[in-house]
Amino acid sequence: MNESQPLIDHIQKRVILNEDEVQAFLSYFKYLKIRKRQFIIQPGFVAHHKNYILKGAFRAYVVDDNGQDHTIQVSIEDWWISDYNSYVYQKPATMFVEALEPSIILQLDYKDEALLKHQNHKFETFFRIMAERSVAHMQRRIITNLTMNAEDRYKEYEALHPDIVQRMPQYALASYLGMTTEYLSRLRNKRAKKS
Amino acid sequence: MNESQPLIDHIQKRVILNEDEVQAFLSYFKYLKIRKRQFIIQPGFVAHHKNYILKGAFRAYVVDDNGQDHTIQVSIEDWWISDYNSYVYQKPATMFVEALEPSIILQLDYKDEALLKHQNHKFETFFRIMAERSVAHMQRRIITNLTMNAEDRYKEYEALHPDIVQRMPQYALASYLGMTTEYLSRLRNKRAKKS
DNA sequence: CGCGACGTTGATTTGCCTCAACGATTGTGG
DNA sequence: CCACAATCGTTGAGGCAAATCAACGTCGCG
Repeated sequence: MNESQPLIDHIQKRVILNEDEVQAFLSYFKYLKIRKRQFIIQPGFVAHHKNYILKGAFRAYVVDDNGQDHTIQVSIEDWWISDYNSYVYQKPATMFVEALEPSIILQLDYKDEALLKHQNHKFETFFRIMAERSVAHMQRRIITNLTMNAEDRYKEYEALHPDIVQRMPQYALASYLGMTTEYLSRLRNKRAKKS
Repeated sequence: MNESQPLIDHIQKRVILNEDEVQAFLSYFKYLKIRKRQFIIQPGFVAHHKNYILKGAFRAYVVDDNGQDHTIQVSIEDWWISDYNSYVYQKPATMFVEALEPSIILQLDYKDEALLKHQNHKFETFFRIMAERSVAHMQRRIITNLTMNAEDRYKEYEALHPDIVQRMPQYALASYLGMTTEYLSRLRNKRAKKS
């Protein structure tokens, strides 16, 4: 039993690999422990890696001209995180990616990912599937942001990701949902009174 | 010279194909004329196709519970359009995709796309690249929506896509940018006075 | 020409933000 | 292991960006 088993399962759910292929795939990943509050990506530096989370939680956020945070992505175990604009085009990042908890990641370098994709059609397929699903997911988020008010966005997120809500600090959730911490606090409190 | 030449160029910019491969790829596309205001995707029906626009313009939008439109995507020549949540998972669409002008599209069926991807590593690569770039693009849009006010979103869009702004009806642009037509009208007018 | 779709303008309202002050909880060094 | 600071969340008062509602101008098209 390998410590990277969750990643193996993750891949096997999407493409079928034999033992050699699994080993070839894994051989490119770097096992890393990350402390709470540590950054794995920072603005100005190119995001050289795609990060699979074995344990812990991360958030990706930008800081606007007024110094306000805006959380773009939150990820926990069995998800990936990076600044995809930086990663895909290999240009400087605009985002911070920071550990919300002590975490363990498996890191894949951009060049190694390119090698993997080129080396084996199945690996290419795997990354294609990942990207397609990300597109679908982001489209849903855009729809949510355009169509719902603050309260409904909160309710929806809570219904979809109750596990993540509990582990995420409130300021991160608020800025992910596009509202202030004060306003989210009011929403929560308003509901508490009803029951 | 083929009427599908723009699609050939589009592909060759991303992967290098020989003549046979180009023909194999094209053989799956259906050439279609679409009238202005015609729908190519409607809520409740599965989006069976990915659509490459040879000529014309489309917008994809959802209608919320209050009957309001929200434009999710606008595309012109040399772009693709679909309801990706519906297409990727082959489940019923939530969006309308409607021609803004008389248009000509090249339509690829979901199953045929799957065949193409399986048949040739390069085709798989092509679709992977498309999806990756969509992810990056959508991430930028999410950031814009979270960090900018209405006026700045309008300015940014106009700077990035001056050609599209001119061809798009105002209500479509407003709902794409997440504001009302009235407010967009005011923004434009405000600026007109300055000069 | 006349109708329907689109855009404009004004008056009013509101959802959410800002600012400020204050509790609660977490983390840390002595 | 406690004390104190820093971080995080709560609550209230007031303000503003953008929405809503309504009425009217305009353009394209059957």
